Amino acid sequence: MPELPDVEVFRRYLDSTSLHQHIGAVETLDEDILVGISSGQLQRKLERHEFKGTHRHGKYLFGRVKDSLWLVLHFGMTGYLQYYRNRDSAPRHTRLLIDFCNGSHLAYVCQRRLGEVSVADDVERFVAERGLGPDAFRARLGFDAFRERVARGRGSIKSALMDQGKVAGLGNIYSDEVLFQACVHPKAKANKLSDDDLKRLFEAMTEVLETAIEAKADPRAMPSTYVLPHRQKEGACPRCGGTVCHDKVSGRTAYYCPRCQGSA
DNA sequence: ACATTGACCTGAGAGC
DNA sequence: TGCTCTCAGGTCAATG
Repeated sequence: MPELPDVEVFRRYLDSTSLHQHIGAVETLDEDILVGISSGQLQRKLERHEFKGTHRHGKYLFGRVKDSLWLVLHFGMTGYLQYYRNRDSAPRHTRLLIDFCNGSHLAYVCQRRLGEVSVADDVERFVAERGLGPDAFRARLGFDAFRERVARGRGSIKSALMDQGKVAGLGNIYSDEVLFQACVHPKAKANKLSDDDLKRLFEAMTEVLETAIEAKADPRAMPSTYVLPHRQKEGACPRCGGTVCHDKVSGRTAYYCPRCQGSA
């Protein structure tokens, strides 16, 4: 689930539910989810503090606890946040549980345990250490930088778009949507694309991310012109009515319309 | 140096 | 019903 739009929705959710609430207790229910910190250390760093602000870079969510202390959340393939009142309603697969002094709770849920919880003292440094490229949705990323990063390399454009080191935030689903909106074949070689192709990709990326965030990353709320909701075998292309097909591209299943998106 | 593959997890759904 | 197999919106290490 969690690509950039999903994580942005989580960030806003954290903002609207948990900001400035006194943290009473922190419980790690699965030690394996922690990276570079023990449950005891995490507990000491968070308890008696509060979230003062949030930040997102690519698929990472940051909660600021102090000026030089951030809680870092990554959601893997199945992670999400759940805020609730009744302690008994902790979701299944809750890996980290934060109890606020006002009686409510914030659960970090991650069924497949591919996510990660850690801390960082500086967001910029964390981003650099992880080798993440610029965030795909920040306007700071201009077209020239986008082209410079994405158009080099002999691999497919789809894998370039999903490469977090080039541009951070796109995953399997949204790279497909960007390619569909820009009418570019997922298997097209990144370094063979025309400037025109790249321009359409860049514009589609911004447009798709903005639209997806507005739709709260819910496929049912996305425009009918998107392939995302039609992501099923033999679905109909919302543009030409043809059949949406699927194929493996660098290990992931890509959905695309062969008629609209030409050939590799 | 760079691109692709397999491994890491768990559970849902398909097929038998 | 119950078993097995495949696959899932991510990432890293190992391989080519």
